[in-house]
Amino acid sequence: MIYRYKAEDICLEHIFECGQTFRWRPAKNISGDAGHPEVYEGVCGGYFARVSLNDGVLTVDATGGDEEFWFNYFDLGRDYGEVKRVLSEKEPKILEATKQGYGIRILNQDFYEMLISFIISQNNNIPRIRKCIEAICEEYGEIIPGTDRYAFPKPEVLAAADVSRLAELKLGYRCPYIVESSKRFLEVGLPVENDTAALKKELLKYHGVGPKVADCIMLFGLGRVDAFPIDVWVKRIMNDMYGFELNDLKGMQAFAAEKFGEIGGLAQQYLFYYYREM
DNA sequence: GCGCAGGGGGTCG
DNA sequence: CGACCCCCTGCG
Repeated sequence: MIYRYKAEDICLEHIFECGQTFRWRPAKNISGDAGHPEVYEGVCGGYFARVSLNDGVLTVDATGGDEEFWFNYFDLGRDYGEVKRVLSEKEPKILEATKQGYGIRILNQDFYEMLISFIISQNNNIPRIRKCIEAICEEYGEIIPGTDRYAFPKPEVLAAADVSRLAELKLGYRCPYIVESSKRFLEVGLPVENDTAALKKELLKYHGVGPKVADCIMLFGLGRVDAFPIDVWVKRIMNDMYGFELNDLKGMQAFAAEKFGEIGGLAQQYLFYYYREM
């Protein structure tokens, strides 16, 4: 099915390359406006999709989902112009970052997929994260009919996976985390906590999920835009921009909450993307 | 060319 | 606070 949406403040390259998702890539031999690849192909949960942007119209050609699903996935209900205004008002220094990261949007992704993906991301680099995730999908996910891509594996499958077979996918010490966390997810289901701090505490119970990964799961898998993931890049940013000691996680977290409030996660994405490009 | 640190969107014990 | 699986990079 094909779905079309009128959209502002959207750039596919910035959305798919800012590190929030790992299964999208530019379609070969198709280039769009302003030198940006404006056609991407990827897998979201169990759906394959080809996505393009032309004259402010987002086109999603997908094997599943519906109009509302993709509207929500691309966070089209949020006014990012307003987000940028608010952020720049709170912190003028961020204006440059919002220009550079023009069109970034926080994707509303599947909780379990984010749980496993960001467990894999720990102490790892983006190209290898992508490889690991593709490998686990090919090995444990179902092929999507009419494509050469595989759905993200179901929790039941990974919960029952043999650790030694998982290890063949070069997931390293993360293998037991993946199996244990899948089991736990099957037991406890989606978290229900309303309060962000309580929610984070709950996520930290997953083996292999620490503060940074928990924040990513909340931001990308639970729509909590107040979550502010602090990774090595954000540490450098906070050090560089505000003089925080590199190990002063608490100070940074408190500062972000104070400075960016309810939309800290959006500020984080702009800053992260901005600094990674330099 | 090749071997070896060093480090990567951290977490655990 | 050190170790950790694995991969890639830079340096001698």
